[in-house]
Amino acid sequence: MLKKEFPLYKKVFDDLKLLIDSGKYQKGALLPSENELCKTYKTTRVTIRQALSGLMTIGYITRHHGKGSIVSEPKNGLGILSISGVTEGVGNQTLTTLILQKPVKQKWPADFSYELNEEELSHGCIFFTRLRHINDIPVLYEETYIGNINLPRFTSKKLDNASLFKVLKTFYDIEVKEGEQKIWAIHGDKKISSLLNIKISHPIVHMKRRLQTNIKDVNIFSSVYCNTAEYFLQDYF
Amino acid sequence: MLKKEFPLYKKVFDDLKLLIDSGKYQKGALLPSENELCKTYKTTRVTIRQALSGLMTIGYITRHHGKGSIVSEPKNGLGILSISGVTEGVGNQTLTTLILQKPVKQKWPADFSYELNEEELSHGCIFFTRLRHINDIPVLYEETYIGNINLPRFTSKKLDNASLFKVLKTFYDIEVKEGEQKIWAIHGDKKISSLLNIKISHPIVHMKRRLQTNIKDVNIFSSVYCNTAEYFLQDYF
DNA sequence: AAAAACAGCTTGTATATACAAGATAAAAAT
DNA sequence: ATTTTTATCTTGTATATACAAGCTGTTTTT
Repeated sequence: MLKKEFPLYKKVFDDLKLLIDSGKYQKGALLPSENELCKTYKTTRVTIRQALSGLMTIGYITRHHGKGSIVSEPKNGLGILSISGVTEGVGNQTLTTLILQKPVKQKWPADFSYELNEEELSHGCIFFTRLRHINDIPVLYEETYIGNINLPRFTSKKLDNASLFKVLKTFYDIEVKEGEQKIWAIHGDKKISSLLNIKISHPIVHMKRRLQTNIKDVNIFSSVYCNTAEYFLQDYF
Repeated sequence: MLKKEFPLYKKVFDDLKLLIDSGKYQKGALLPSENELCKTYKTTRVTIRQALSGLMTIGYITRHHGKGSIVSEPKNGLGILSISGVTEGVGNQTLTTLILQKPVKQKWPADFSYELNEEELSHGCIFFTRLRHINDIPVLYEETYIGNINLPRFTSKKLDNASLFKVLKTFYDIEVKEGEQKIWAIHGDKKISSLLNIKISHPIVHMKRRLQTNIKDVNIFSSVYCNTAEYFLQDYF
């Protein structure tokens, strides 16, 4: 069995996820049983179950003792509360991204919300802001800070239509492993309200997120402002 | 090995969770290694890892290849976005609950947000509302609907200071297995603003949640309004 | 003294196997 | 015809084992 290449359970996970995303398995459908999947992938139930657990965690399936794994209904809100990132979370909607502030190297803000370790502090950060539209309506304004560690030439990467997560995975083999977010309802200030094209009295969701990656000391911090008038945020657990 | 009584991996999970909750293992501490836990519980790594996975999912620990499991920092926000319920999520804060509408049997609202199956529709629902205070500040107003299936005498149960989840577990052996929530920022209406003791222009977080349980056809639906001026919502994934 | 190799810990992935227990439909008993 | 039993699917829990691979400190080499 190949180990270093790619874990088998991740392949099973990816395969099944694709089959669900593509509509091959639709809402309510029963996935092949664990034993069938074992045969297909020439592996054992422990490995298959590891894949199915993952699908359950991201809300793609539910599992029923004695019955099987059933495909959940597809998401229709913005799944940005989960780990997968906005690009994954919007589903069938059209997501366009406008870079307002191109990635620049700079010092961390003096009043930064999160505690930073020495490694992060000494290397400074990469900062950029993006305005994301769903079906041409500005919905999300995002300020992102990443510790400038092991990210050569990041400032020259294009972020407009690719997900940040995809860029990190493709060029640096960095994957988000876990995260934390805080949520408030606020009134946008002048700047944010104008970006999101709403009145200043309009309530918006403000989120601060810290995402940890598989690389030591590489964290992604973002401050997100979301207009929930047209689209709501959605979360599965 | 006892099977029906209580799964061993759950016991390990509960034990470790308690040790972390009680402060025996503090933030940054290294849990015993998988092999040490194997010896302690006279079991194998698969079982131990199942427990540790659970702790990771609820944000209690992080795991590091080659190093071990490290206790995460304790939550200080309101962990109500997670599956643990408000009573579990508030941590060291003082949570008090005021029942505004005692549980009553009634028909489902005509304009109910979620689709109901025939079983749910035919049995009607149990409805109640609660106002939850943290350190004596009203923070959460909650309207809850539960399908009136397999819940004898529920309307006579006291919900004021026990978590709804605890009542369901204790008296009916019902456990929440998964859920979905939608989030908006809104302005409270007259009623909600006055309940939360805020101005009507004050932005609040509105959440609609559907929680599925281990019992077929028993779902919990709730609409939650949260004043995030003093306390924010928090989520780990 | 600095660098490289090693040993011994850790978690990650995987195989093989077993029995418990829920779901379901066919077969047998009433 | 209805109920009960049984067989056979399914997932849930668990044991035992193995090697890969990350981390850390010690030993050896340079």
